Amino acid sequence: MAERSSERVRIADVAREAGVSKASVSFAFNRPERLSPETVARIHAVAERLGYRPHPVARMLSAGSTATIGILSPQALGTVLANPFFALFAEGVASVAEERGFGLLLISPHHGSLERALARATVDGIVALGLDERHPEVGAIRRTGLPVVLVDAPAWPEHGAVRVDDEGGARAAAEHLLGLGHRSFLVIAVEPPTFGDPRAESVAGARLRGYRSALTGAGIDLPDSAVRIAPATIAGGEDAFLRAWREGSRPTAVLCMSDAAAAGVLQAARSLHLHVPDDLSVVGYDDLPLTRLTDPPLTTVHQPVRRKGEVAARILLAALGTPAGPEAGRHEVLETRLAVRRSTAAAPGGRRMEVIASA
Amino acid sequence: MAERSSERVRIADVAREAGVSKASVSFAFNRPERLSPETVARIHAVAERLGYRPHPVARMLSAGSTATIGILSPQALGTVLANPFFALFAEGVASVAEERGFGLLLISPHHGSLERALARATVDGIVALGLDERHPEVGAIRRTGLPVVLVDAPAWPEHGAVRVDDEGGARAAAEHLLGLGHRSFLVIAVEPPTFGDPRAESVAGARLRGYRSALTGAGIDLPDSAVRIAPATIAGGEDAFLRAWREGSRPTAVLCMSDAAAAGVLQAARSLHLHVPDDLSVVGYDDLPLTRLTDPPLTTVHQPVRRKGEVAARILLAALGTPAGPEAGRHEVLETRLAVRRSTAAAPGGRRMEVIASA
DNA sequence: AGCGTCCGCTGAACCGGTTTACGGAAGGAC
DNA sequence: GTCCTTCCGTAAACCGGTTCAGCGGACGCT
Repeated sequence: MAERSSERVRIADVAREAGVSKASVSFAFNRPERLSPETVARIHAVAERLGYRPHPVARMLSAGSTATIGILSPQALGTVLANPFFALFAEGVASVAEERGFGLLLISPHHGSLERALARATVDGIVALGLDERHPEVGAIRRTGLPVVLVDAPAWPEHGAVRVDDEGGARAAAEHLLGLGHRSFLVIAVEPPTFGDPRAESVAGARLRGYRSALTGAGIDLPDSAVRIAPATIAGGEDAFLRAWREGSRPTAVLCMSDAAAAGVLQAARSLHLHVPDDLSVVGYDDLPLTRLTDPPLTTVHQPVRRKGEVAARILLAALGTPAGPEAGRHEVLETRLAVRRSTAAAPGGRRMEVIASA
Repeated sequence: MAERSSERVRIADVAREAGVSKASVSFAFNRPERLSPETVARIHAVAERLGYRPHPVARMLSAGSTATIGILSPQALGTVLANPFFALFAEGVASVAEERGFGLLLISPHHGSLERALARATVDGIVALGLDERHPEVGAIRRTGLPVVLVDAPAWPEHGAVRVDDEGGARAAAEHLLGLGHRSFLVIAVEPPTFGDPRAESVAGARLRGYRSALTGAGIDLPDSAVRIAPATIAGGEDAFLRAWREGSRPTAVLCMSDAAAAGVLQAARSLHLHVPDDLSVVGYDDLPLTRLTDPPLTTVHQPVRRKGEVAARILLAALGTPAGPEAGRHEVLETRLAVRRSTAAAPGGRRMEVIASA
């Protein structure tokens, strides 16, 4: 880099060439009213001729701020970007950051370590998505002293947080199916549902609690065997449903904690010659754009993903402006609601359909 | 920020507390072999107790590099992230950056100006996606002196570039439809097709050239009125097709330059009670994951989007390592191929279907 | 003429690290 | 006992900007 930096035109070069001090060059760009118009013009002319561009890192250092916020993901970017949920969320964060003149850095584990990644992250604050409280490096993150807004994760008292009413949304989904006469359910969960701890704050835990509370209210028990954990991908949902089916599970309704998994269930159902929604009802979660592409369009629990990103960014930026301001530690819970489309219908009547199982 | 920086533990604080010089503290972290083990241990202990974390910006400044690369998008992130194509591409870039220990900054116009955005971007190099040669700020970008890899855009001789065989892919799509007996086509193009200039290097221009060369080879003329420009979104494709239909266009096959638009055409067709593929064949472009969700699954031109991102990142990182290395200015063209699924079929026979037009 | 103000500009400190050049002490060779 | 290394550690320069305090000259006022 010695080479590149020797090529680079520095402020001192401009100053020398224009016959002024470094300070004047700086003022010419940042506070031209402090200089005479002629001097400003001359400095600008020289700078232009030399192709001078202030070094952004040096500027950051003396400014004491980076004008950049980070989106922190505990998973590798190489995988998380594939998730349409993440892209949509990032879209929300980005739109607010952009509007307020902030840059956006994507932060993911550096050789497996979030701490290392944080050590090199030049940001003023962080939006952390889905950071599990038991993540081994939360301590390191808190110690950075950077303002953080937690999204879809257990809140830290001193920091902002945004989540949605996961439990309510899940309950609404289950109640919708109960209302259609379903009595036999399969749940396709996402990662850590923390069965043991009913107070768990993880997204999966809250959703499961929502499903259960509705079902229990209707006198239906949801055994652990009816809860399958699968990655939130099409393939994940497909595999999980096929496996459950193969093991003899014959639900009339499937509650999925992600739209991607629900889309996978749709495909699995097709391969089993099950007709959705006549033979099988399927509900997703998140309401991503892909729910309108599936056949049939997916009934799902809507959550304002993009807005979640916007709100998180807004809280973070507020905290940056006034670290002790009223917004700084705000905890916001956004609403969820059921979006009924065409993947759900009345439970198949008493008569059981003849079905060709694939295996 | 004065407040935050006064809280922050600096290297000088650690040095004072440990009774050593700043240099020793620095060595303790970066080159511990230069100090005695006891001193290193003592410094580490003090640093730990005080919660010292080296300031990443200061480190960057003296290191002369940022260990970060940027993805530059001429459009606002708030819109571009919504595009699954972008997310997939970014995934490729990110995976390579991650593996090589580089951070990822998203760069988009700052209050409308790419130049301003670049001025604040702390990156060592840039992957520029879809940067039109006529963009008013290309000059500014070149002048930054940063290494750039151009993707899906006219190449600059001194910089790396990656693109795909857009023309060949388009030709294959058109030939596939010709082979199925289609004679009447509609093209849904994306942004600037640069009709005028057949040598235009824009993606849309190349794809259009591909379509035309196949059709001309079969003696079919594609009038400009059969080329509709629409945003690469579901709604964009839907609207464009509906409008064309309303204006009397009755193609048997639609060539779309994006999968999203193709998915929109599928929906439009459904609303017009056209059956795909029996009444209408539809071909997309890009082969995004969503092509497997549509009903029917979409025949499309595959391009290795993720790999495109990987290759771009690799060329860029190579250029960073050795600015004049053999990789630095590499221009790579990746392959495309047709992925035939179920949205294309033989053209409806001589007998024209009875169709209920919606308007 | 003497004094106070304001204007335009500058020197130097500062942001927070890294790195180079060097000095003192300890150890080994002769 | 002297000289040469080696080992530890430090002072100071450096990265490239921003900004504060202050200085000299021009101008206006009395």
